[in-house]
Amino acid sequence: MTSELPSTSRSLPIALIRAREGVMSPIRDMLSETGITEQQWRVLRVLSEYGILDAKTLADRSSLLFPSLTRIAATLREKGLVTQTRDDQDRRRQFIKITPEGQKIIDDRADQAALIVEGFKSTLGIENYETLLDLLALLDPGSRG
Amino acid sequence: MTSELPSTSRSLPIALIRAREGVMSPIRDMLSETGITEQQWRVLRVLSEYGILDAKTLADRSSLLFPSLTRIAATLREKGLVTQTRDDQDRRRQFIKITPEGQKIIDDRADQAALIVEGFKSTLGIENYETLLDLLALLDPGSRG
DNA sequence: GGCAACCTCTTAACATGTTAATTATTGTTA
DNA sequence: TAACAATAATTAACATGTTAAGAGGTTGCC
Repeated sequence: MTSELPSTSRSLPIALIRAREGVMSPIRDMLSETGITEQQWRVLRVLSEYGILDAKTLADRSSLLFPSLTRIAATLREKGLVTQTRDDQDRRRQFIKITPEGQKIIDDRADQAALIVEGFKSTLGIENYETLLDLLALLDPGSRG
Repeated sequence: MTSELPSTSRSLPIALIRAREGVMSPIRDMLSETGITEQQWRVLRVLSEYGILDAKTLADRSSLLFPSLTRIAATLREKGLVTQTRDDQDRRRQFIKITPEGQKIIDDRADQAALIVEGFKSTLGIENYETLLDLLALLDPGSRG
């Protein structure tokens, strides 16, 4: 028996890529003037929410691989948006903390970012929006069982 | 009025990234032995479905930006998996076609790839699966309006 | 104490994502 | 037809994704 692959127009990976592109496009537009990338924005968002975090937890909550976080943290530190400190109890580990300058980048755009989110909620309808988040969570191995 | 950003745990962009990671992980595992990447696989999938395509249409249907497609097409050509020919009517344009070797890579793994897809369908339930594809399409500017 | 196993983080190497500039070709129009 | 705009594709430059290897630091166990 030979299985048929689904048409690429109904391919889940491609649908996820296109949806992500649709969602990120206005966010990238918003960030273009700041000189920070969407990944850097994500790291700042997470730090803004949790305060100080160790690198491992930060990578996990930002959905970034460790090598990416290493580079991004270095970039953000050079821009003065985060600080990095060693853990004295376990000198392998590192803590990363957002600076007031970093927090300001988030605060200055919170309204605008919230508007973008509202736009997608109204595009889908609030009920569909929540359904979508629930279904996406089912595909995430980190939150599935 | 200061708007609150949603918790990153209910952030649509992050949810899309994590879902994509969950979906692509088994596909990447499948491809690891072939030496081709998931993007190269995607290009071959599209070519396998549509036959020969001009580069612009191929980029669009593969959800790749043109610079990425340029590099990927060169890689696939060097591997003997596609051929590239100029359009004689409009010498700016280019056609890209899958070779028998490229088609074989798709054919040899169609069953396995279909199994992976079935796995996600059963994880979500067939109804949820279709709902998810519909909702994702709503976020895609290319298929919206 | 010392060594093996493990953990955290960095670095390396290559592929892709993203934006902007550039080249080659075609279309338009004065 | 010369000048200019538009299009297709490439190239450049930088950031991230991904996998593997490497450099410190820690733990456990003999």
